Amino acid sequence: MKIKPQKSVDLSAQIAQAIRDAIISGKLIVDERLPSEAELSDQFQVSRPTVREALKRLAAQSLIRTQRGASGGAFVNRISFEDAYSQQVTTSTLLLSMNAVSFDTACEARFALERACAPLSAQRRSADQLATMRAEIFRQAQPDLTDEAFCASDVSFHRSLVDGAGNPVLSYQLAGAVEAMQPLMNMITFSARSREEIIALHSQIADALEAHDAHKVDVALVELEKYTRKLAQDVAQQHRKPA
Amino acid sequence: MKIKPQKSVDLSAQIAQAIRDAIISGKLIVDERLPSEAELSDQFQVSRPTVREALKRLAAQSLIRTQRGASGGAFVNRISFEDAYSQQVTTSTLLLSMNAVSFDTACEARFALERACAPLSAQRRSADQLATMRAEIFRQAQPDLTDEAFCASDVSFHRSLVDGAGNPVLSYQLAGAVEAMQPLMNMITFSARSREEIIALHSQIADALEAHDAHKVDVALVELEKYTRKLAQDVAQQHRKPA
DNA sequence: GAAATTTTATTTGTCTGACATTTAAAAGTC
DNA sequence: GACTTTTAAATGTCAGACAAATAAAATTTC
Repeated sequence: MKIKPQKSVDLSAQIAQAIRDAIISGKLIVDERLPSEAELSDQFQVSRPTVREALKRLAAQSLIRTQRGASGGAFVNRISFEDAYSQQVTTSTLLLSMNAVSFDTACEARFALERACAPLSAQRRSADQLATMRAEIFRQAQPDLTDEAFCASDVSFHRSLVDGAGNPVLSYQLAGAVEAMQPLMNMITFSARSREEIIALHSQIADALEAHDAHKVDVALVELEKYTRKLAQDVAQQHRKPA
Repeated sequence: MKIKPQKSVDLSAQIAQAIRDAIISGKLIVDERLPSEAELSDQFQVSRPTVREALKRLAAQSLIRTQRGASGGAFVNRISFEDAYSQQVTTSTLLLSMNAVSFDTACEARFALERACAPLSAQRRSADQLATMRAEIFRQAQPDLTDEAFCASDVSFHRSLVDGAGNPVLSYQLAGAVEAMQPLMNMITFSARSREEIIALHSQIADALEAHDAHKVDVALVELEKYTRKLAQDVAQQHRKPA
C-alpha cells in the first residue's frame, strides 16, 4: 500500500482512498487485519487522528469494521446484502427527495424494475413468500389501518414479490427502489375506495403468482402502475384547486 | 438536533447518526450550514476530534461537504446522481466479489433489469444515444482491441441503452448492476468468433431501437443473455478440463 | 470617493501527547 | 489442571496548540 501525494485534498481522504483501492483490487482480503493506527500513521507519515478520520470514512461505507482491545484493530469487512441494502435505501431516499424527482419518473422506474422480477417470481416464488403476500393483503383490508401502515404493508407486499425471484442481486437492487418510493407514496392519501382498488390488484397479483402465470402478473402490475399514477395526478390536481 | 445516549457504540457514530437523521427527516435542508465543529462539540458535549470523525463519516456518504476559511464549515450536500452512482458501483462491485455471487445469478439480474429498460428506450432513445451505440459497436469490431477494452466498450453500449429510457432513476439503478458485472465479464476471454456473435446481437439491438421496435430489442437481449451464459459455462468447463 | 491593499477573524486541517476502556493472552495461584 | 489476576496492546476520547485557507473588515493609496 503506497502513498499518493496530491495537494489540495484532505490527507484523510487520500489515505482512505488508498486503503479503499487496496480492498477493491484485492490486495487486502476479507477479514484481513489492517496495521494498527500507530503503524498506519508511521507508514503514511501522518498523525493518528488523521488516520482515524480515514478509517471512519471507510467504516461509514461498511468497508471495514473495528474491534477494541488486544488483537483488535480494523478488519476488512465482508459487505453483506443487508449492509448494501440499507446504504442503498438511504442514498436512494435522499436522491429522490433532494433532486425533485417527479412522482411519475420514480413510479415508472419502480414498476419497470418490478416487472422485470415478475416473470422470475412467477416461476420460483415459494409457498412462504406467497403466504406473506396474502397476509399483507389481509392487513391492508383492515379499515382502521393508518395511511402510513398501509404504505408499509404495501412495501412488504412488493418486497415479497421481488424476493420471490430468488435472486439476491435483484432483491438488493430493487429493495432500494421500492423503499425509497415510500415517502413519496405516503404523500398520496388513500380513500377507502382507492384501497379497495389496490387490494384487488394485489390479490390479482397473488393469484397469478400462485398459478405461476407470469403474463397475468405483468398485466396486473401494469394496471397497478396506471392506477397509482392516476391517484397521484388526482392529488396534484386537488392541490391546485383546493376549493 | 438532540443527543441520543447509548452505551457500547462509538460516540462519533452516534453523532453521525443524529446528524444523518436530521438530514433525512428534513430538519436540515440542502446547502444549509451545520454549526462549526467547535459549536457541535459544545452541543454534543464531546471533543472536536470526535465531532470530526462523525463529520468524516457523513462526508464519505456524500451527505455533507466542507469548506475551509471564514464563513466555511460543513454544508448539507445535494446528492447528485453521479455521487450516488459511483457509490453504488463501488458497493455493488465489492458485494459481488466478496460474496461469491455466481455468474449466472449476476447475469440474470443484470439482463432482467436491462430488459425492463428496453421498451422505454425503444420509445424514447435519442439520435445521439443511438449514435453512441453504433460507435461502440464499430470499436468492438476492431481486431486489435484488448479484452478489457472490449468489455469497457460493452459497458458503454449497454449504458447508452439504459440511458435511452430517459429516466434518471432507472439509469442510476442500472448503472450499478451493469458496471459491477464488468470484473466478472472480464474473466470470460473472448475469441474472435465470440466477439462476432456479440457484435451481431448488439447490431440487432441498435437496429431495433432505431426502428422503435421494443419486441425485437427484447428478443435480442434474451439471445444475448443466453449467449453470455453459454460463454461463461464454456470457460468454466475448460477450467475443469485444462487438457 | 473609489479602488486596491492589508489586516483580522473565523473555520477547517493537522499535530502532539495523554488518559480511559476494552480485550485477549500471559502469568500466577490454588 | 482449572481458575483468577495481571499485563500488554489496541481503539476510543480528550485537551490544547498551530497551520492554512478564506471572506469580511479596515486601511491605505490614488
